[in-house]
Amino acid sequence: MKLNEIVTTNFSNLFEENLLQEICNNGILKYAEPEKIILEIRREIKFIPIIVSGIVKVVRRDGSGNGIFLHYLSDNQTSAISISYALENKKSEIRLETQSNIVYIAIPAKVVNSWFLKYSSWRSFYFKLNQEQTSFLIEKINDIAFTSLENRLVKYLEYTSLISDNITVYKKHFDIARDLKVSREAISRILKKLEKEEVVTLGRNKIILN
Amino acid sequence: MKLNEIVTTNFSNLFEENLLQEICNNGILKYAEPEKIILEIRREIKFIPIIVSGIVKVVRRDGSGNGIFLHYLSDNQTSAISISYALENKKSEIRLETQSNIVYIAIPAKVVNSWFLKYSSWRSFYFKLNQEQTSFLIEKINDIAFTSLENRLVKYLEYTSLISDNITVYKKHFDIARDLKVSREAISRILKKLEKEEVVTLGRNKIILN
DNA sequence: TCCTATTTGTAACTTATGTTACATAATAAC
DNA sequence: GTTATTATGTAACATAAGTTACAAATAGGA
Repeated sequence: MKLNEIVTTNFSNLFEENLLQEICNNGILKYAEPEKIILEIRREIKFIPIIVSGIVKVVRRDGSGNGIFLHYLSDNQTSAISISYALENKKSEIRLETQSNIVYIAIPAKVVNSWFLKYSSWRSFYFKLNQEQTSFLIEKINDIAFTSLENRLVKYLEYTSLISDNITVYKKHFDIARDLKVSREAISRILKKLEKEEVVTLGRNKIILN
Repeated sequence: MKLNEIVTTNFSNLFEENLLQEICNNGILKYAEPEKIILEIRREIKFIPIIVSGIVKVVRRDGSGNGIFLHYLSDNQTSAISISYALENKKSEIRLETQSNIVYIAIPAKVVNSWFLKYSSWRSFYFKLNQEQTSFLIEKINDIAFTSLENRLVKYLEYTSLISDNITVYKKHFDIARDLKVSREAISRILKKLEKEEVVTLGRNKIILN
């Protein structure tokens, strides 16, 4: 599919006519396989990716390779956090990492910045995502500070299942442990407990939610 | 001091003329003592407070009285998080709690929302605060997930000292424990260790940074 | 089919922090 | 000045998660 077809199909009821035109004129249609990094931490934010299809993971990663999963982006979304940083010419403090095969439109950050003045549909789009993603960050703080690892794990599995529209979560214990920033053994321990309680069914590289 | 004097003195080099006028016309000058709540969680955000002087704590608080400190607001700032929520008609997920005597201007949320269209100085002001405060949230997640309680405590003391412009932090162990969402004993233990290492000097209701 | 690498299971032990339970010290109230 | 209240110090023990160290199970490649 061509960029202008995609823009028409996906974004007509989201953006005003002139903005659709600008997306076509300035956007580059891109594809990525799973586990590719499309925006890296500590890098200048040169373009803003608008997701057409697929799932992107938003991750906080520190200097020593530690990372923690923040939230997902999916169809017709973008990272409001990245835009907030781009507007202020700040380097990224998050990583955007593909979770599935994805299609996205890359738009130069400067162009995106100019849209705030010109398009009310863009402002609405951004403000909605910004509020949702701020809410995710606050909820994440809440979860890490207040809730048990077991609860966090269940929530993570349910969220991942929901976003990928599949009751089977195709992940290995190690990857989950990294996303939640705990040890692999802790995840295996709790999953085994959840299996005994018949909350999940375990397989190699997969967890089925009952 | 009258509202229009304060607006002129504090905000002339921040906002354009017409916006200053709107602040005078729509704002209500308010005062609050320490430990007053000026915006509560799960409440509709009817007004946005712009801080004239003093320190406000931004806190995440869950249903069962648990709370965790997010960041401070001080002179000429407001909560970008609250504005983001107000724009979307969402109830507050944070509490704004005065830390000192404060003076602030309360502006109806509807009026603030209308400023995004009209005033570029307002958009700049908001986007800057939004990026900073998003950064605080991400940093908070980082700290809780990756760093030791000792580091978090030292950082908290340094940040509080900086914001209040005083090397003595007037807080009791219990309050610090609540802000960091840990037990009072853990704070006492670590403070004692820091005192032995001559990082701090301890007193009743106060901690002096060496 | 066998071999190898990857993933998962588990146990023993360590560590950080929470919990309970007081003692002591500092301040405020009378 | 005495008493009550609040804040801090500390110890003993509980618990959750980390760490180390393998064993067992599964999948993939030769």
